[in-house]
Amino acid sequence: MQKYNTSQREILISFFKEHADELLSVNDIAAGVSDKQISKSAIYRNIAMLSDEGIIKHFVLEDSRKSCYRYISNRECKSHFHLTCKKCGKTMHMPKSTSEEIVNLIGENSAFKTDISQTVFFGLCENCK
Amino acid sequence: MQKYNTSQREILISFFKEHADELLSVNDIAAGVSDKQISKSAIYRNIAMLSDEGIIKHFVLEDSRKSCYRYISNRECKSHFHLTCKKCGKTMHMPKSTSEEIVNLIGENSAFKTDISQTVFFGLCENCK
DNA sequence: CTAGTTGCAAAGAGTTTGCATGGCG
DNA sequence: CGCCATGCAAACTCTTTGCAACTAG
Repeated sequence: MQKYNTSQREILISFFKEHADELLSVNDIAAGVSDKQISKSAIYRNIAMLSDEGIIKHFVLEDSRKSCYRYISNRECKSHFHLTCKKCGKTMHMPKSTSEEIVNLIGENSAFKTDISQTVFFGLCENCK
Repeated sequence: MQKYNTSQREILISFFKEHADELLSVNDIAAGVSDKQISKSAIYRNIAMLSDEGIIKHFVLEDSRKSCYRYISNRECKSHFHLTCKKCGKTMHMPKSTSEEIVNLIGENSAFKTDISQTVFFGLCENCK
């Protein structure tokens, strides 16, 4: 957990904010901030902290084994599902009502308790399909 | 894609069949067949082939960066969602009708085209919750 | 036979860590 | 000032690859 507010931390937070709803790999991030003063280990360490704090969310796509991260714009993101486009990597937010409907539907048909924040729908977005 | 039916390939297929519905890491697999005659590179190469053939499915859990694999018992697995328990790793199969209902629900509310076979619900199973 | 597969060891990619230096509060 | 964070390089883990030997068909 973070104690100090370093310039490296701020560089990363702004970068994530500028790329909200995009899945960013560590390389994407490193490339995006390459003109700034920040080492790769600082990137890794800050990302881990931001992830612990719930400011960004960690992901691993099935095809690459690389870690990716997405900025969590608001804390309500825990009450709705996310839809991520396999092609362009953009993430959309499913309406809360639809999300709840899906959770209930699953609950009715099995004893499985779905974790909304851990589940991501993959598919194709309007532009890519 | 496979051409020959080697003993190493058969060792792996039986191991996957014995552990259907479990998420197996490469280490799990290597440990499970350590008494058999098979090298780690053969495991990796066969797994890649089995995955291409659709006999097993590749996964990466969010927390570890490790690849995991699950045996696909029947080819119908493309028309229903899977529910994976975050705790014990077991996978359940959602009824096809429920799966379709969910896909439709999403389609009604957005232009997103969900890919059933790429999407996995994470949560807690009856025993673990 | 002969092309695909294996085992080994070496190479790669991504990530983590130890340690001295530097900076926030 | 004291502790936390940084940068660098080395270490680690998981996975892939080159190559000679082996084997299924």
